[in-house]
Amino acid sequence: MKEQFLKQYNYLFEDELLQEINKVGILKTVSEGDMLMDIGQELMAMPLLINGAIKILREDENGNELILYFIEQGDTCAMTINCCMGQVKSKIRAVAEVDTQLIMVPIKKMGEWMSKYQTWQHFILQSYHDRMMEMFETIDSIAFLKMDERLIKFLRDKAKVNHNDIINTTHLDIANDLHTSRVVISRLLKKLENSNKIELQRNYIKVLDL
DNA sequence: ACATTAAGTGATT
DNA sequence: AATCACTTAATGT
Repeated sequence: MKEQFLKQYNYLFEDELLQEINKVGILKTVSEGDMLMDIGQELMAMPLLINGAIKILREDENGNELILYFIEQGDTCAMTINCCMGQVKSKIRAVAEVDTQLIMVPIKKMGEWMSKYQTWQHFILQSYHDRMMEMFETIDSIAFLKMDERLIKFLRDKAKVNHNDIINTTHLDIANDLHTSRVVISRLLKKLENSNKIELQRNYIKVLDL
């Protein structure tokens, strides 16, 4: 059941570490739309993605969401890395973007492995760095208030994590993810359609050229 | 046929 | 870019 995992992380970790993960890790399968982690919830384990994709969101006081980034196979959540340095409660919400398989590793192993395996340490630092870079990207796009560019980036990312140029979603859903209104999204999408970048139908967006 | 939900549009701030 | 008000179109019962 964990063959896929072993195959995928084979080149990243040494055998000894792989075996430890295999021993303490729990295989978890989630389906599209499932919430893996909510804001304020305590982090008990750290996820290692085998396949699929997870959407990482932030929420404001009114319950409006804002997407931070997606994580894919080979990625892990930066939030869990934080928690080992004191923070215990999650500041983010994680929702499965597609059906996803992951390995849950108890967080207490984190620190132990950090000093024991240099491949692990490298992996953690690398992921932390990657996630931070992605956050900078989204911060940039928000700060400079270019909704059209944010939307394009969102569609690109979404098509990528779904491994499909056809995105089945509504304008309203997108608006919620990007923390804006549906009307704005509809208009921008219309513009993109007119310049032949996408194709629009009900509950359907086909990415042609982004 | 009717109700519901998704999407398009003009006008205003 | 956000909001309102309204229309049109697609879909479910």
